[in-house]
Amino acid sequence: MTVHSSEPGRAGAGDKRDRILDAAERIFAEHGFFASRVAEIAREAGVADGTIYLYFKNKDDLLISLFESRMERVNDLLARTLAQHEPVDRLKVFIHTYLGLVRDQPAAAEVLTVELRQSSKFMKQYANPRFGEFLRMLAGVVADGQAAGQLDATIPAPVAARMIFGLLDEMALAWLLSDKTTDTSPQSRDKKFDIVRAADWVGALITQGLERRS
Amino acid sequence: MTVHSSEPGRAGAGDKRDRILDAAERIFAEHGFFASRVAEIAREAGVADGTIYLYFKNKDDLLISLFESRMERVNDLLARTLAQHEPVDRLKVFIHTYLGLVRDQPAAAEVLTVELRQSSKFMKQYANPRFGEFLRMLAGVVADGQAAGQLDATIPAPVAARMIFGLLDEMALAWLLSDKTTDTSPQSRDKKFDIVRAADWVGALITQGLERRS
Amino acid sequence: MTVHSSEPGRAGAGDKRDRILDAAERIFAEHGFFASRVAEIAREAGVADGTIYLYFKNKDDLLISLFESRMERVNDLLARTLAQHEPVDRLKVFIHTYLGLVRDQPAAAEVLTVELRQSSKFMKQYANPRFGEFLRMLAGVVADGQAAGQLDATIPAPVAARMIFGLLDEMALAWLLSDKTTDTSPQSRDKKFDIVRAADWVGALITQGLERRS
Amino acid sequence: MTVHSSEPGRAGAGDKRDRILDAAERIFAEHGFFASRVAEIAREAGVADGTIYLYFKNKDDLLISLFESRMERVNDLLARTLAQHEPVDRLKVFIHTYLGLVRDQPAAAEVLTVELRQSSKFMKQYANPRFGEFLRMLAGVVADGQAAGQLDATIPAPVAARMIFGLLDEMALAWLLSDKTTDTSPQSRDKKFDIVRAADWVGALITQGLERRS
DNA sequence: GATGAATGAGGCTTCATTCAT
DNA sequence: GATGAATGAAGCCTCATTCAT
Repeated sequence: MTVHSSEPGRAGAGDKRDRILDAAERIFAEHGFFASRVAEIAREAGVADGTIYLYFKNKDDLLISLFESRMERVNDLLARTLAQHEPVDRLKVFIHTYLGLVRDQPAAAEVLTVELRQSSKFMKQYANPRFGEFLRMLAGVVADGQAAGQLDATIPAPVAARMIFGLLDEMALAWLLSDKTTDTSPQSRDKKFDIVRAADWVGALITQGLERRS
Repeated sequence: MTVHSSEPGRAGAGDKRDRILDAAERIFAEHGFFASRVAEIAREAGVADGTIYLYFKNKDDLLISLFESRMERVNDLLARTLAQHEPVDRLKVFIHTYLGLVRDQPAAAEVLTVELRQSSKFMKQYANPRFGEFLRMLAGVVADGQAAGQLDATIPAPVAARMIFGLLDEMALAWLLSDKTTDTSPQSRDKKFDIVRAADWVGALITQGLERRS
Repeated sequence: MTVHSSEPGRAGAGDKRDRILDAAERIFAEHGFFASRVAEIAREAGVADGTIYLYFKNKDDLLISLFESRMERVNDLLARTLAQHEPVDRLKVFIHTYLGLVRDQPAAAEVLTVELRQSSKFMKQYANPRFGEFLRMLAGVVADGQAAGQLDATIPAPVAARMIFGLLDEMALAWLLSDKTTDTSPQSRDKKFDIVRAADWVGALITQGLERRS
Repeated sequence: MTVHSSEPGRAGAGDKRDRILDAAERIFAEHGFFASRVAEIAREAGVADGTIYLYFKNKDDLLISLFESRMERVNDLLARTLAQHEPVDRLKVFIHTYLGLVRDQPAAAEVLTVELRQSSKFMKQYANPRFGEFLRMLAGVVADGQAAGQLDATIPAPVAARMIFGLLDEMALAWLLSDKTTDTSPQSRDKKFDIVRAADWVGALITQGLERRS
């Protein structure tokens, strides 16, 4: 806001790119990719329409870059958090961390959860390496548990990772859509269900299943 | 299928509406809703552009109607199939039936899986009652199992249903995207993984969890 | 309503043509020519869309035929009424008769007044002979008065006729637009001004002008 | 007129808006509002189709804006001209000025005269304040004459104003339609009648009426 | 004659992208 | 680098008209 765009220095440039990404995150989250207008993102970012094309090749590239940026954050946080816990706890930690991210950064979650899917259509060519990284990290946690004998090895770890992601993703989506308000203030946090409790349920289902243990 | 389109009578009307829905299913599955052109759907259906608007209010209505039609099919098949099995088997049957549908009707699955999500954006107002029905049916299966003492009751049945759907949905998506070809002939069935085996894994995860049982 | 369309006899045909014209009058008056839909006229007339094309070449022809029909009524009534009065009274009678028609048949007046003008655009080629007849009748009344020495002959009768028509037309338009309700029941006649009194004013202006006579 | 379009500065913006209005005036005058194509206006104005929507909300807004612009010109000229004449002459001056405008700016007159009427249909909601201003100015001239004892006060000034406008409008219309050529060069001015002489006739009718004065 | 489902040309409008300043 | 006015391709949808029944 108070930064003079005419100021010298390279902070301005990275600044502007980030501001555009932040704006895109909010706009995409609110309207979806296709219903979002480049002009609106520009306005939200406080830059001219054309400026966006100085930092991104086109609208698609803006979405892809946003994915990469946010997935990188997610992966970084997960990697750092997992490293601070014992292998035996890592599956639970993964789940809690992921759903905590959803709660704390709903706009980012909306983009990753909702748009990733629709975009998988027009982005089949785009490999989406960060998401692969995410899945490999999760599969790694499972595989480690299997190797340690803690987890059953019947289900291949990559398949289990995929299933767990589906589960997390659906809970995230249900939570995101359960509240119509875009208000993110604390008092409006009382959405229809508590995603933290949901994390425990997710953990319970994944580790023990639904079947009653004698 | 067995209706002769040259038959006299008003079967023609339903016929044409169905042809348009079938065409929309294929086109939406191939390109996604937004990238699909009404004109292309008309061409695929073998009708004039304007004809579509005799049966559907607009492009959005076409998508919504397609959802309702296909979800209705899914719900009908599930309801019929569940009725033919003992309560104790119904969760497994549900899973197998659903993933079997995905395998046999990939275009419908693509629309339901991929587009449902993106559209949840512009269809938040649209209640999507068939999907609610689907979730309630699944929750009913879980609740019955809990009531019978077969399943643990820690997780509320509706939440469990949601998680199971997420799991199924993700497996469906992974399977659908794992094969670039739209070819559905038998020899191209050898996609990257076998969705029937996946059904067993899904069932295993849901019932027993990942944790190793002594 | 109670006429069976399958009844033999030629009354049915003329009947249907008239019903279509009546419907067109109402719809054109309500929405204007361009904003009126052929399908709506058909519905209002209680016939199928295609039926209109059995009686009229196209939408334009429907408007032109409507003009001719209504102008013929107007001309007939004027001719009959004028014949019943002395030449010296005919100018006043003409004015009163015309504005009385406007009051009693507002839908017809709306079409003649409003649509005639806009249509003069796309109907320059269409000679509009009935309107010429109307003007000649009015010019005849003026010319007779001039010949009898009752009226001043400075202004050529055809020009005077045109001016008088403009005056009448504007009063008709002002009256028509002054009441938003389409209600034509007696008690709703109290529009913003009384067109009968206006007729007297019109007569006064035309015969004596605005200038104060000593 | 004298503005160089190649001049730098933001004169370009107003310039372009005016060019679009001028083009719309010509096209609407030639084909009428409904038969006019936005694309043709754009071509006539030498801009892209989309450019029109930078200055006007839609086609309707273009027509309304055109009205306001031209009526403003008319009102301005009338106000300025009336101010330069004695009250006793103002009615005649008004008439001459108005019909002179019609002769000098036939396209504008065509739009105001022909389209105003048809548009009264779809613009009943649009208050059309400039036209009200015009009528009030004319009514003021009449009222002043009445107050000065020059004009008879039997007819309320607003009604008289309306009648006078009807008269002027009809003369304008007759003159405009009397010449099929769109050519406005001096030598094609010899239309079927001379509108300046008509102005005298209009003045005569309005002030003295048709009745012969002894 | 009557029907009304079907047609398909064509218009208004949007919006990603460019480029002169 | 930054701007934002301008572009123009392209899509959704309407609706007058036709024609098989």
